[in-house]
Amino acid sequence: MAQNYYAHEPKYNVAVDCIIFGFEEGKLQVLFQHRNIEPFNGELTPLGGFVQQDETLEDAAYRVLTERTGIEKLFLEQLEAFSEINRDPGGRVISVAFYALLNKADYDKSLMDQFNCKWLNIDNLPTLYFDHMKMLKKAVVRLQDKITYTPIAMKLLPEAFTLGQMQRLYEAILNESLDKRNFRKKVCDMPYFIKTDKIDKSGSRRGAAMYTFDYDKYNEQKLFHM
Amino acid sequence: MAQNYYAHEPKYNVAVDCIIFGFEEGKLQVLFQHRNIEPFNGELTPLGGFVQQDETLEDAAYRVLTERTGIEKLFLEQLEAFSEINRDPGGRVISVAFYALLNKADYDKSLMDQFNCKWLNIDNLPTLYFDHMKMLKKAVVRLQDKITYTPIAMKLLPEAFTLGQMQRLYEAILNESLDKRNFRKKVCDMPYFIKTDKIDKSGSRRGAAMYTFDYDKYNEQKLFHM
DNA sequence: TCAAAAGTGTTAAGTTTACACCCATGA
DNA sequence: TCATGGGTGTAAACTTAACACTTTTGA
Repeated sequence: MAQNYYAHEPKYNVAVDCIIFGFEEGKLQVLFQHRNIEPFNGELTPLGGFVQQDETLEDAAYRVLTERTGIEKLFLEQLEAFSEINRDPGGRVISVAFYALLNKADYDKSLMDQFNCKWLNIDNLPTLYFDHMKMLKKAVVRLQDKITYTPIAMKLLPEAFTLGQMQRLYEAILNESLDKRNFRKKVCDMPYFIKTDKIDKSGSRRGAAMYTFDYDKYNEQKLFHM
Repeated sequence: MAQNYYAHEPKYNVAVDCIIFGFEEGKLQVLFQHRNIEPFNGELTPLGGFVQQDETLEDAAYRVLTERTGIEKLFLEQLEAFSEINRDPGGRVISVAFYALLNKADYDKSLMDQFNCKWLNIDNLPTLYFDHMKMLKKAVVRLQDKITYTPIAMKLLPEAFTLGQMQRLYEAILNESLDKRNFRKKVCDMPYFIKTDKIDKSGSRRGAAMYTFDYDKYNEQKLFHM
């Protein structure tokens, strides 16, 4: 930077906090880690960290996520900046919240211990500190909204999935039960869901057809509605 | 603050930029000011400023708006944080974009000259600097979305308005024409729009009935759909 | 008297919802 | 053979979209 015209203006620590969603055994889950700095050392928090000089906010969020999950390809989106003056008793920090979706099959479990991370079901959360509960609620609402008009929920599933898995995922996120026939009709009416000849026998004796989502075709038209 | 645990982490200038919408003569407008600092001194930018020590982001946005428009009651909502490393050639600044809606009838025109401010029609904008065009586009999309399921557009109108004015406002924001009978049916079917006995003769010889929006009733149920 | 905006209903098309039984299989 | 999840169609209710003429009045 040749010069800085704003040297007299105040400066702040800036952090990112990432609400990371996963899905397993019919439950929507969120990834937490035990904090390793004061204050609240040892308590559970969403994955976060301070933004470094050479990083955008998105870079920082992506770095935090990949270094602690091993996943390089995931959905990551900004939620909102949180700036209450005393939101962090450890010092003034402006934190930008993100949410991310990842397929737990890709998740590197060995990093979990190394970074003291832990998946928790969304319906059974502990006390959260700072404004982390606000961030989490905002993330859930955004996710509930967004899965109805974009296919981001598929990021929480393996590449091939059954319609039953997909319906249980939507039910877990929306926190309501859906009609099986109407659900399948809507899905199959969209040209992006491709039935493969693979059969998943893990969930039932009969076995269920596995589908994939055709992102190329989706990107041409982007007509999605659930 | 008793102590600061994060003293070794990097710090940044943090700013707010406000995309302020107004509506007049059937046109959606945005408020700009001539920048009074380097770089780009004199060029048009959205209203913005640096976040001060005793302020949240929302406080800063609200301060910038009220000091330069004279309006104290307006709709203000966070859009997104922008953090590209070289987004501002004057120094590294992380900027949080907001958008706001105001009724131009309440706007203090004398402040306009004092702060070098200027309303421009959305369909006739000049070159914008930094990432201000991105912010503006984001604001427009958010506004287009949000007026279909909340009554925020009414913040752009005087307290009493005609259905014609309201339709022209929706058309200006959505950038498409709407069917008059369907529009009026939807509006009048909602119990929040109250027909007054005032007649606005300014827009036609015949005169049009003026309506108000009942926010109390809306806050009880919040069922709004356009 | 006419130009200009206000005001007003109906019908067809499309979408959403509700609902119940048979199928295939492994244990 | 039976328990379990997979798979399938239709009709009613509701919502959305398309469409044209009469009214009022000031200039």
